[in-house]
Amino acid sequence: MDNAQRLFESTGYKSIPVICGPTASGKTALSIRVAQELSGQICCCDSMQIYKHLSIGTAKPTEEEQAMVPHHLIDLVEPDTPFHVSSYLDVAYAKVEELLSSHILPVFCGGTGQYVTALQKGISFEEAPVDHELEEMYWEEYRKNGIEVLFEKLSKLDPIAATKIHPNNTKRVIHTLALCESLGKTTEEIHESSLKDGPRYPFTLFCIDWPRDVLYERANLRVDHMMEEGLLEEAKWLYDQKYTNATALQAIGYKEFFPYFEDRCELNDCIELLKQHTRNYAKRQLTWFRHMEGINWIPFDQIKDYNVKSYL
RNA sequence: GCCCAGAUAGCUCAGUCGGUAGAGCAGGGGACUGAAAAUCCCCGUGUCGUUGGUUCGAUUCCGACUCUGGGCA
Repeated sequence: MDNAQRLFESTGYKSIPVICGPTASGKTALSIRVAQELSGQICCCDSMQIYKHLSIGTAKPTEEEQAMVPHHLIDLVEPDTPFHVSSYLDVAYAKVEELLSSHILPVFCGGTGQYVTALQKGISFEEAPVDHELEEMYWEEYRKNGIEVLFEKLSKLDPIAATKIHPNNTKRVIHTLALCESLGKTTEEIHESSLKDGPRYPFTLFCIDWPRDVLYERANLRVDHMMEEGLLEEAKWLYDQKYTNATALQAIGYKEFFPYFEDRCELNDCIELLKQHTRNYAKRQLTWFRHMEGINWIPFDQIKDYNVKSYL
């Protein structure tokens, strides 16, 4: 990673800032201010903003915001294109390299903890793809016989993983099983080799901190605002695509309206549910960030004048 | 005004054939290396509407009252 290091040193900074925070905490505004101050450009770190057409519901930076500072790593693929951490890392590193070659500092901004951690730790995923047919086969088996047999199988194949994964977590049991089998390694071996190169770049993490009740209130208000901006039409569009397995269908702000489109639910109830899901999500994000190493917490009343630069 | 049904955790409700009670949701905490805005785990004391009565003992049975639905006038 000498080349990357050299490129990075050309910026004159010691690390790349990553603005994290739960949903509705004000990441976008802060990242724009920081990018402007550092003459940097923003790289989004968000598992849903990478999808085209999903803009209002994913709280993508608006056109005006994007006009203030160039934004990258958003609108990358159609909503039915498979995309995950490793895909993200590929495009993210490519973008960082591109920016650094022009002596521009990337300013990361996003709420997907898994992506942030992958960057921070420098996790590298094996080239060999997961055998999806195998995974599908296990799902078949699960539907027929339940999880027990599969969990047993995992216990034999990867005993350590089996102690860490709860049997009820079907998704993870099956995925780990398929992963270990297609790579011919245990998770421990996979983790070890994934960390051997170390972080590609030094990152400094920031997380915006609000009192919980205020954050929830902000989340509620933002949903109302999204409705005014035309979220319903955006959700209808996604609904009308009739995607069956798209990851984008998991996005909060869309699936909640599907029952309404099918006349099975009042619009207001869908909105309330959406608010609920947004709050639940914010809480989950916070547990992730709270347990990350080296986070610099930005108190809510210091967002406007917090000096990110002095930490870089 | 009369009749009926309710009144139990923040919300929706279950339950106790009389020995002071439990689910879902919310809320809190946590996990997390290839779907992560996903997935999963842990955490449940509340004058059981008020007030009399019966009883060793009532949230549970009986009466009255209050409130909320619904029906009849």
